[in-house]
Amino acid sequence: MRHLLPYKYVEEIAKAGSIRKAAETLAITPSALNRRLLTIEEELGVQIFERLPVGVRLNTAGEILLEHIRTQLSDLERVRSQIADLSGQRRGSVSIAASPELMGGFLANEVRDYQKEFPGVTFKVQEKFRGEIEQALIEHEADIGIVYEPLKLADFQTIYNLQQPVYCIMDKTHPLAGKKQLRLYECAEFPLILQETTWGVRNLLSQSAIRLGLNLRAVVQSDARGFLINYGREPEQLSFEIPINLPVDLAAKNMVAVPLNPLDVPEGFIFVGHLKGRTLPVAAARFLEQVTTQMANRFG
Amino acid sequence: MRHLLPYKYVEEIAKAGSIRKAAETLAITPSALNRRLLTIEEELGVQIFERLPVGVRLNTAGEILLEHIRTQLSDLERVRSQIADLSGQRRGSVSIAASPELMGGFLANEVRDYQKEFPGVTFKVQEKFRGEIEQALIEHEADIGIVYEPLKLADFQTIYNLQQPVYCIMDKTHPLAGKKQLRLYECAEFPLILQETTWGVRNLLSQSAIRLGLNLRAVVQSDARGFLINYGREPEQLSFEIPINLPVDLAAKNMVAVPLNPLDVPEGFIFVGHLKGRTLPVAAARFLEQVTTQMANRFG
DNA sequence: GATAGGCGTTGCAAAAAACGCAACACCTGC
DNA sequence: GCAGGTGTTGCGTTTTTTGCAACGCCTATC
Repeated sequence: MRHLLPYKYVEEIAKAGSIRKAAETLAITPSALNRRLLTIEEELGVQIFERLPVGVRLNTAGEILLEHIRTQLSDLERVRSQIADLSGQRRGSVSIAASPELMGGFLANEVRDYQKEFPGVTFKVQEKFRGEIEQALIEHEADIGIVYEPLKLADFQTIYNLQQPVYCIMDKTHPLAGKKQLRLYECAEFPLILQETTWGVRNLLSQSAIRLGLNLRAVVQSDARGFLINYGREPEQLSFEIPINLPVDLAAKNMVAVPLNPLDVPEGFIFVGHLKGRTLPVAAARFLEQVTTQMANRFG
Repeated sequence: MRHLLPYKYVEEIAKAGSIRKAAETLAITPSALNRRLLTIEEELGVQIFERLPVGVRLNTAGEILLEHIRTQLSDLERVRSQIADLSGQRRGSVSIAASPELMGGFLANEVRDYQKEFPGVTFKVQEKFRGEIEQALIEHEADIGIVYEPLKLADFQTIYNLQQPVYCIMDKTHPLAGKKQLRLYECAEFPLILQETTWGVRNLLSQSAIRLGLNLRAVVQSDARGFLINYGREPEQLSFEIPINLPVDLAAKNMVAVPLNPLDVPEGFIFVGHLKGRTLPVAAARFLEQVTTQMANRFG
């Protein structure tokens, strides 16, 4: 929509922190961009950016306006989506920010299933950590957020939540493999493969270890999913995951998953939702429905 | 804001039902207006108006867009209001749609008090009947709605409600003037001054009369407040009002107000609120606060 | 302490967009 | 059938926006 190009300009200037840099990415002259900004400020009667020697920075008034701009831009997307849905053709783009725990196949599966039915819908999946997901929603960078063990949910509208206990993954020849449930101290005696503390699972484990006075020996610590998957692990090593992130071919790899005793490690929650106060575009809303029903059917 | 002039154009075309008529009120040529409309439809990829031989009419897509447009326009007003409030100067315009029962001085009083403190705020007060008020909110014609005995409240966000029994107004020499409470059949024996049935009070009275098998004799029936006030009534005649609409100088006019028995005529409710899902501009929100606290203090 | 390089801003001419005018094709009601 | 209403389009003109260049200001660096 051409007529709210000024809004995109403001957004870009705010992001770039400089009119000249923003002008470059917007492919127009700094002078033209500057004049548009001056026009907006004049129409508004207030300065939106404070001018610094090294660039510009958003004002308090500017921050209010920017929030308005972001909601307006994504609200227009919602309208376009609703209108497109009238003629039976579902179009649009669904942007998702999700914890790494969701990337183990579950989310990819859902996206594939959805696109099979509605090829006109494009997806953007961003892997973010617990603290960053809500921020992505606030900045309208993402429509849908899926968080395992969120830090806070002030601006988060929860649509569905799912309890996900921590499982211990091991070779099926492992001495602990026969148990129905594991205590954390049993695991602590073996070499462990752990994620960084930014992960929800690792966070739960660390907190429990501190509480129980245990020392977890990490022989490998990494965030890289590919690395952890392809790392040819020794048979005595243990790793930890939540059910939704378990590979489907666990048994084929001669591995087993044993739940940890919830008294040792509390069961974490996955929260699914969007920014409070938003009405999602049709495509995003329908995808959200699909995800929650799938979660309920498979884990609920 | 110049950049969302196209929105105002669409709104006006929808209201006028014709491009040429809209062009006239917008003070531009029909050709220019038509081209802007065509541009919007092209950018949207869908027709917004269906073309009729006698003009244009909103499409389903157009109705979705129009709702979006109205929200955007008033949301921008909210932003401007918030920004203005940053610098301590409260500006803006508060638009109120209220039942006639509120026009007896209460609302005027509140507006006057508010404007004494914030002269920069302008007011627009529309007298509307019960069924029309919610519609005015939906069309963003009004920010605040105050209804006595509403018909429905589907899109209405109630902020405060106030119970208001029906009082019978009479000369202090009237035979009923000494009573503490009146039955409806007592009143029915005298000539009555009644409002039209569009009024909440009249509606309550009529329903009760039907239920009780009474016949209310209206010697004067009118909506015009001025007429009812200035009508030199005969001493035996009765009229009906709710407390908030009683003149302050009732006693000076040698009149008294006696409540009706709530078993005969149920106590009506005044609902104060705004459109569901809206965030009001600062000026409107503060005025709403003032009104509700005043109601609570004086009648609560 | 001069100087190079970044920044926002402005004057001016060129390019682009919007506009008004007139005319066209279409339909309704008299 | 014809007058009066509608939306639409071609074209010349007007208004707006843009790009280019230059200016004044500040910071960082040598």
